[in-house]
Amino acid sequence: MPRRSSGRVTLQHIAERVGVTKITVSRALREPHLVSAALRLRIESAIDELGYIPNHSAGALASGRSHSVALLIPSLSNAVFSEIQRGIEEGLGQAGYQVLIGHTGYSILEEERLIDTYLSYGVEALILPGTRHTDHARRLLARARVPVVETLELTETPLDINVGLDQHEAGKAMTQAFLDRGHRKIGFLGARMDYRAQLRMAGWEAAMRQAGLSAERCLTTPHPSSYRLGGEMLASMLERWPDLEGIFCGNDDLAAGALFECQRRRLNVPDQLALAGFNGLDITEATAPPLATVVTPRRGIGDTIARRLLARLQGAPLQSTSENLGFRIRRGGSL
Amino acid sequence: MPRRSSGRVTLQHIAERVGVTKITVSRALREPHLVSAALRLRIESAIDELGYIPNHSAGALASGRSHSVALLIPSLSNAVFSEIQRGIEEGLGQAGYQVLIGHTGYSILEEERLIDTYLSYGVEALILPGTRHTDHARRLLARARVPVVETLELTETPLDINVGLDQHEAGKAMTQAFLDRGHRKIGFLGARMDYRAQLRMAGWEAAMRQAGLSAERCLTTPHPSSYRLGGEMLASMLERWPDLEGIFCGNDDLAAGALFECQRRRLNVPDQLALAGFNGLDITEATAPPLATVVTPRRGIGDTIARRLLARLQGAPLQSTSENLGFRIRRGGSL
DNA sequence: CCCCCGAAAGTTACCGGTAACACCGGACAG
DNA sequence: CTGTCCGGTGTTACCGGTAACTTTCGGGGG
Repeated sequence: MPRRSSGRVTLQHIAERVGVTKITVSRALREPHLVSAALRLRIESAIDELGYIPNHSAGALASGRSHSVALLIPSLSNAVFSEIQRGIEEGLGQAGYQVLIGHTGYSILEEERLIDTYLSYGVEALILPGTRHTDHARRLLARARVPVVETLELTETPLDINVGLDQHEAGKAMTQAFLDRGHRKIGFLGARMDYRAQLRMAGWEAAMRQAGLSAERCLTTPHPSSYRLGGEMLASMLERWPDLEGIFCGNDDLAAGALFECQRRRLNVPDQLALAGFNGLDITEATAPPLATVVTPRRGIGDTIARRLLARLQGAPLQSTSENLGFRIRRGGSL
Repeated sequence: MPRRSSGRVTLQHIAERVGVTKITVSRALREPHLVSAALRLRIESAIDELGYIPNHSAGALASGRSHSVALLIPSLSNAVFSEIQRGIEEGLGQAGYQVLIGHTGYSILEEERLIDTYLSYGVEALILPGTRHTDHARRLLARARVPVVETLELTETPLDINVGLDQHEAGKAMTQAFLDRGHRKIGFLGARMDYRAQLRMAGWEAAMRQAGLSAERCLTTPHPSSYRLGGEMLASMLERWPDLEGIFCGNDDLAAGALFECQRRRLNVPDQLALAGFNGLDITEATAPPLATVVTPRRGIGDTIARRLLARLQGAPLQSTSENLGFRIRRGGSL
């Protein structure tokens, strides 16, 4: 007599119905070639007559394998991550892994909490946004002996697999594009200011310094970026530095918002003010004029992560490496 | 001697270290008030010395409770869902539930697959986008005897909890707003054309018919919507129906894309062409002019789902009900 | 005709927790 | 002084699968 009459159909029920033991049913599901064809058919029909649904917890506990992987992303509302994710899910999904998604809200403390949660779910790998983690998170990861992917930015000291692009270099390159067009008074507008945003800004600053120009025209906020914020911050910047010739925005949302504000003010872009964003989201090609931006290889990042992670999961040895997938500057019409 | 030397720290290890049995350690974690304070402290320090991470599968298997809930959303890149999700995660997270996210890609077949997957994970509730499901999915849900939330649109025959808004009514109301402004040749532009998009379009059609006007100026595509697509489709529509006075777009992305195309063509919005979107995303307030839109109560939907689901999880009886959270028309400046 | 082999199915133990109940000793009421 | 209650801890069995090894049986080679 069961302690809790869960009502749920188990392997045992199927086994009784068919007249075999449960291990045979288990085999029929996982290694069909080890079960005779006739029996397999009877098992299959019993399974869908009774409506059997496997118990993932029991399987994971017994086998030590969860067939799942955790993917942490900073924010669900940021379109940047959804493309990376698509590549990861397709690649890992085909290999039989379930991808569990968590979002950190750009906080490494929350990341730490999620790492703990997902390790207790027994995930077989973790994919983390960024290369900065709390000490405790690093300890957890080290003890777990599980493949780890750090993505988006690059580091010289990866925990394991690192796939991304050089955000600092990208910031410099876009700034150089402004310089090449003859602009000199180039500002930087940033929101959220997570580590990657800081790297981009540092790239802008470095390029300006190298060109012997002032890097003072800079406005940032810790608030999450949005279209509206882009417009509001552009207004502040123009008030403070009316001589601005161009503004490099830390991401496409801000750039688009800034562009809309220029339209409201009847400020011609790029003649009176040049603008650029970062990431190469769909909107940059749709606005009038199209926005200059740094096109990041998001889909490629996702695919690469899936490929390299699968290799590790199938036994390739740990050998900390960084893979730089680069970026491309697109001039659009706003620069 | 363990079969697999997993190396992982278990309750047993903690128990040995402290000199008690594992059930006491388990209690110290789940029901601390049942364990004496002194012992509790020793257990806690052993836990973080040894770096114990609970095994969720084992706990779920033994207790029959997974403390997790599945949330299926159509698309991760659609900002509409991220706000709903935030409300759900906050509400359920506080109550100790982990929210597992899956995306269906707007396909009820994929939804069916995910329902199966998450039921095997033992989720204690499912939150589904929409009210249409495959027959097999309905059977799975019925057998699972788990609370189910259907959201976004409304139905007269909810499986269990239904929270959303009347998409058809909203489509009609926005069309009426066009009519109130004196427009007569009002077109509809739609993409993806999932069930909700169809309902909105049907609302437009109904309102036009009721006003004795033609509902022929309609262009739709099964492709996913995007800013670019909005622009391209606007171009097609203007070519086909040069007399258009206004266009109701099935969502904000399309409307924004259409607006950008108007800017490129130096078509004044709203004087030469009125535009409206659907959902009330951030971008509608940022463009020049701001876009008319149907503001949907996304955050409220998320909060309501969390509240009502918690009630059910804490024992409230099943009583199929629909909750209509309404909508609001915002005229913006494009209408 | 015997032996060995391999395919097909079964036995046993175990994964790492938790439920339910038993146990123990001291405080306190009668 | 004894019975009862209760806080604190232990015992036992079990959740629903899977690993590893064993058994059974039919057929082909020597």
